[in-house]
Amino acid sequence: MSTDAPLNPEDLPSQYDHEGAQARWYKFWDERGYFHAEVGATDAQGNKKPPFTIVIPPPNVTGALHLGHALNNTLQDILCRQKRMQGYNVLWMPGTDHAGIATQAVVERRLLEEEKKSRHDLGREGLVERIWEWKQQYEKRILGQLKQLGASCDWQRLRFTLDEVCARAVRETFFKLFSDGKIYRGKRLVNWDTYLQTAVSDDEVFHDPVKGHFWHFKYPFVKADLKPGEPEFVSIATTRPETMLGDTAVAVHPDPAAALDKYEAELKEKLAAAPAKERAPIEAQLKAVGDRRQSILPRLIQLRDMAQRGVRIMLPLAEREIPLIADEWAKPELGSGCVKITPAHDENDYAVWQRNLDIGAINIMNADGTLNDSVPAKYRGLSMKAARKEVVADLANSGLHDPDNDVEDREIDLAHSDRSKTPIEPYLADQWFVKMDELAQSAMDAVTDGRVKITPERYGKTYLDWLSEKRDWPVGRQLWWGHRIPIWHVTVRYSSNDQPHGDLLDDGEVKQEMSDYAESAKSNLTAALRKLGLEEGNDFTVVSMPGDRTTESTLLVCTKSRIADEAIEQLQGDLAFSDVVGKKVKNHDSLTLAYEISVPTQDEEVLDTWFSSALWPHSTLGWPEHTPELAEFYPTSVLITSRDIITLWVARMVLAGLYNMGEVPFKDVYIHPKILDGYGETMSKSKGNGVDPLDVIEKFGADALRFGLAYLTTETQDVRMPVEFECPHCEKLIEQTKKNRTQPRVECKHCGQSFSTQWAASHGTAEDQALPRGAVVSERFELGRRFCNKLWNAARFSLQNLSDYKAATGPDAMQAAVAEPLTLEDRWLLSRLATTTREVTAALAEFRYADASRALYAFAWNDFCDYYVEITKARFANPATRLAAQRVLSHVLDALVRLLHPLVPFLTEEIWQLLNEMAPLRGLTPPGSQEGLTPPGSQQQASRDREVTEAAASHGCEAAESVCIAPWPEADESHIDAEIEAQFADFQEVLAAVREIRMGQNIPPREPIRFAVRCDNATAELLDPMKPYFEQMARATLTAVGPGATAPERSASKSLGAIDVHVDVSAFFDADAEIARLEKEEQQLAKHAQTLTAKLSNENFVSRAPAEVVQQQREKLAEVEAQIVAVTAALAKLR
RNA sequence: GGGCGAUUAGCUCAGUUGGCUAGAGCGCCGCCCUUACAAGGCGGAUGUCGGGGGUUCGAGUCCCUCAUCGCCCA
Repeated sequence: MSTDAPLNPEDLPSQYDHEGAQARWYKFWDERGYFHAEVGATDAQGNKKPPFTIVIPPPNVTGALHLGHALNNTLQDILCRQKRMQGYNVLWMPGTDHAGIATQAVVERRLLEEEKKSRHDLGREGLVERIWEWKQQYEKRILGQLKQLGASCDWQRLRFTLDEVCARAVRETFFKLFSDGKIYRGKRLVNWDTYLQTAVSDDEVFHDPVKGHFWHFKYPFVKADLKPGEPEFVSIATTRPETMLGDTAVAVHPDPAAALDKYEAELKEKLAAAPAKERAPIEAQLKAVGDRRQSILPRLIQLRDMAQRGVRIMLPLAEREIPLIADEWAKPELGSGCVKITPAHDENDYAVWQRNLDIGAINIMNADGTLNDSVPAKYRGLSMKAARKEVVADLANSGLHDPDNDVEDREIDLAHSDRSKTPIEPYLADQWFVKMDELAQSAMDAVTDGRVKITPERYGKTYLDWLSEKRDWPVGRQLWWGHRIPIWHVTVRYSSNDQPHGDLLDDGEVKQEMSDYAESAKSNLTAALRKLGLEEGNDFTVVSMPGDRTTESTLLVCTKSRIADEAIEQLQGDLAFSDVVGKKVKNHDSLTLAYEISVPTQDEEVLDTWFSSALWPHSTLGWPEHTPELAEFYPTSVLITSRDIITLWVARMVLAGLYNMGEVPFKDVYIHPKILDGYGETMSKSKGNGVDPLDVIEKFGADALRFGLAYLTTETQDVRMPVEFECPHCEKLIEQTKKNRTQPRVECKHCGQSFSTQWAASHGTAEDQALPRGAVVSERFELGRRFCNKLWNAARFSLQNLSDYKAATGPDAMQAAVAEPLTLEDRWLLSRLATTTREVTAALAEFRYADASRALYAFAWNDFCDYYVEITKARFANPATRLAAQRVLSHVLDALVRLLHPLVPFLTEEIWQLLNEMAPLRGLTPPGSQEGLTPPGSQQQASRDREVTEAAASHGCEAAESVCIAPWPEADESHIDAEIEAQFADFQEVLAAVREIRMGQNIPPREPIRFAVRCDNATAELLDPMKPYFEQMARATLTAVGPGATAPERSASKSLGAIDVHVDVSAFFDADAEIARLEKEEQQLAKHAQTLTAKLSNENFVSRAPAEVVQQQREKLAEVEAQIVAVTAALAKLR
């Protein structure tokens, strides 16, 4: 920190000021350019840094970031910051996603609400302009949120999926796919949103049960097709009567008897397995099947035979002939056993059509949800709903439906659009598809052979299962916001001079003639484009395909650039192919075909958002240009995302990367958990349980948010986070319930005052709206806040004791180091630090964020604060022990701060800067000194030189100007010492025993006490130097230690097996309390001894378990028995 | 219907290859404003590891099965 006045650590506040730190340090980092990745960056020695790249999953510009984003970006930032410290050239590529339908829908909704306008009022350009405005506003907000979170993105490289760079990649890819024949146009059933007039994908659909009816109708057979004795009608049932106008068949099962047998067998199996109380309904079903054999089966068999004979049905109202077909979709166990088939408006019927292509499909709906010209005139223009009434009434009038008996009430699971909340109509529409066969296979191979590794592993299955279906990818969206499909349509229409087309079309010669014409139209078009300077295969590609009608062909021109688009536009008025118009057909003397060519029109649709997202890892780096960035940073290192888009996004990035780059887009994919509320429900604004990361940051701080998030990132697929309101008056938390989370105002149960919620604006009274807002937060971030504060205070304590600190450099330090060998606690702490460093480094390398956080939490709090800092209080009081303690303290704090930096960047930078003022030079060991930390006589002598040098290089000298760029700590293996840790554990146990007795005897904390420890000589040697710490930490004087130490007259004791602790309690002796304590302990020990004895007396255990384990148990038993002896003796003395 | 996951203290969660008197944080009960931190310290109570079966000397951990909840896909 660059303050003018010298730092006085006594002036530092006792609570960590997260707001101040956030404001200070983000700006500092940004200005210094730490987050910017230059191609070819080198380290201090001039060596090229290895690249490490992450592309951000671009947040939608639809709205602000939520807690899931906070988690996602925190995890990315942790890796980026760590890798940066590890010396990588880190590029974290930021950006946002245009999110086609979601963003357009939001803007359209607002347009309607605020200005009562539809998109058609604005027109395409006008609307798109509005959405850009929205985008600017939200992008700014999102980027601000990311910065508040501390995200270390390379902001100079910010991209947007709809910007020019991405657009270029999109066009290049589309063109490549089109030229490769991987893009085609076909008819498919889509989820049609009649309100927004666009197809929506399956994941934009939700299902809601609604009350509906089940209508039964009779369809008459064509009389001429019937044989005597055959039924005149077939019965069908439907929940959507209006669709009957689009029926193209009625189906009966091809083998109804077998189908019934199978059904019956399944029921019997179910019955056999069912518990008694569930048997009745199954038995009833079984009986019904039996009845059906009598009542319906013969009729179904008869119908099946009729179907095979080709008997036709006269579809009522439409008066069309449709076939009766045999197909397994008809279920003999349900209804009449026959089912109407409407391929253009029902998923299952569509599948039937695919198996029986002859029946055809008739689309009866316009894009706006009204009926089209394919239905009789009287129904045209009606909404589906209005048509339903008419159809039912008309069928009743025709005697084909009995309104009194042929209707059942039924609950229907109806699909709704997530965007408009209106019911979805299944709708047959032309769609652009990407062929997935080879692409999907390539993406599967990349994961199967390990080029892409997915963590946790189980998600690999999700990925492979989905890709293995190889379903073609519908990429067109009927929207205005997005990358427009770069296709121009030219329609060639044929008409004859006098004959109806139908008669002509079967004629081979006419067909040939038309196809020849399409070909010549294609070559003429190509020639015209060439004349304009465009190169076929490079600027454009043309293919011809059958048109929507049999009297049409379509030429599709795919363009690669805007220049090509402009050229085609020029062509508009210039498509004169008069030489072929009005051509005579040879064998039809009286016949002339006329041709008409439309002007090129650009395809109205835009591409699915995921099309541009799929390119993100290479498009953001400048592809298709061969940029230096692409060479340096592709393939990226890791992708971090949530599991709901493994298929939508991850899989598509892999296949697009392989297709365009020939290389996978990333080597690792880490899938993080999903955050749910306390009830296990997804958080969302519409439920009122959504937590805004900014509220958390404001209340707890960005560091606390980050630490809390990392702490809960385990391998599980979701984590629960109970949610509370924070009362704006008293700042206390009020549990959020399913009830109060939907209310506009909530009363605080602590202070009795009311506050408003997110609903006040839309559902509240003016009074509600005037109330201050209660933020939605979660108590789970307390953990992080407390931890940060703890660390802050540990740092404050250290700083307050470092004023006369001298780093271990130069001759004085050398002397001091020699004169002052490191103590037990020093070596213990260094051992723990090395272990923790190793654990944290390994954990982060494997995306075990929770493990890394927990290891650091435990080390910082339990080891560093609870023991080492407490111990140093006593050492600082003694000038002889002060310097070494300062060195170890500053060294460990320095390392700890660096280890924690990726998790809590603001706090650690704050501490780092302060530490730099107090102790700009850090290090335990003078550079080049041989007097290191390795215990004398260690076999690691040989490697010591190297370690010392390394230590000096990494932290034995001047500290980095920012912790951001300080080197990541290396675990010093020579410090790891199990012996030391065990010895220190003895000290901890003795201390705990003293404290326990003190509490058990109700001795006031300030009252000094005396105690003796009976133990072997080796332990005594260790414990003796710890005397000042017993004084400091338990206000207890160690009066005697060793094999001869005896219990004072009136003492309370605790046995630790090989060590007995006797506290002199003469002044406060409470015999009853002591007896109670000992009795309880005796019980516990007895229980423990019992389990151990049982184990050891089991011969199988002794003979079969590993010797090591048996030995371990024996030792334990010996220890427990020694404790029992001691406790029994102590009790005997008291009684 | 298929797949994946969860079920451990009142709450939220850890628990590597089976070796555990089953841990942490919060909450709870005591005592303490011991000058780094009351957002703290010290001590304490709390569990048929969802149920049942199996493998094993030994199961929270592996296998089977049932139950409940959640997510994804159809």
